Amino acid sequence: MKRAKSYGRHEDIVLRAHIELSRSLTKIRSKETAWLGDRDLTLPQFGILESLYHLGKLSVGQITKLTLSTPGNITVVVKNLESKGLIKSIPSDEDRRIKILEITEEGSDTMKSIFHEHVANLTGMYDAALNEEEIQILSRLLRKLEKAQ
Amino acid sequence: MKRAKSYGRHEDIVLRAHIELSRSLTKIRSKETAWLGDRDLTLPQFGILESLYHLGKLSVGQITKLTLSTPGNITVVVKNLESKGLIKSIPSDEDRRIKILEITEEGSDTMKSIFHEHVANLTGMYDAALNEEEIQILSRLLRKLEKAQ
DNA sequence: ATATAATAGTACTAACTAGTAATAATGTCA
DNA sequence: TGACATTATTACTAGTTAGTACTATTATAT
Repeated sequence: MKRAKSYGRHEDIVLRAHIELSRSLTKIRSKETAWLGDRDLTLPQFGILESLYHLGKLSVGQITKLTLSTPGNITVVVKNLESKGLIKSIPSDEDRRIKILEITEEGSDTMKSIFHEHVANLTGMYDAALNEEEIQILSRLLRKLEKAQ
Repeated sequence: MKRAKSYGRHEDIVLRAHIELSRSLTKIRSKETAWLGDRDLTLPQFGILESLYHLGKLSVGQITKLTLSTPGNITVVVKNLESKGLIKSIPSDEDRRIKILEITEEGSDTMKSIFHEHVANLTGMYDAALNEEEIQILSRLLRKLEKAQ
């Protein structure tokens, strides 16, 4: 985005980096979203499904932390996943506040059939732009950025 | 996120990078969102307001491209900004399909009073994690990634 | 020890906002 | 003038957030 005004030399560099961060993820996500849409899933739904697929049973609170989301948000997305029969929930015996979520056989089959291709899509997007060393550098810088927040 | 399963050496590296990309932006955005929320703005609203503040009059279609959004989406966010009196719209004389958007004096005053601090916040977040050279490298890698999509 | 109050943890509801797909309106050009 | 392209809106679905309710834990008083 062409900017009419400068907000300082260093600030302009940061703004530029931030715009690139935002735009690159937006573009990748929009491809992912379209691809998942053809398979009747949204990105937030896929995120929760993936957590349960790879990590087993989890509570709403654990999912909230993993996805950097909020509890109310998870409740809604979980409701939509449950109505599709992809996950199920069991109230915890030890603590009646807690609701344990688990992927169903159908959900697991879905993930089995799409996850590999999803990874291939993503890999293709990154490989189209960067070599492996660059991807590693990017990863390391982003990790530092994330951990500082 | 600990992953139980590997999807290939190179694939795991890409997935890791993608998770870092997603998480770093999520964390930064959640701070921005909270800060803007105190000023009665959402992030999408701020994005449109910023475009009009820095670039002058723009059509819905131009904003759509700048923000990598979709027309229907812009219409909704524009409606919310108009009802707050921060922007106004004028139908184009040359082409009656086109709606020209412009920031109001009130909108401009709002941006004048918050944009500098917004830049300072963002700069602070990046500087807490990375030095200027690292930010430049990050920016360059992300730009390549974005342009390849 | 037991009862009660205060605090923390966990998830849900409702109102709002955004995002998407289908549609309408206008313009362009053969 | 009819077919196609462009531009924006409408209507529907989903996600997000703030506020609320419920359960558990800890502290305090009797």
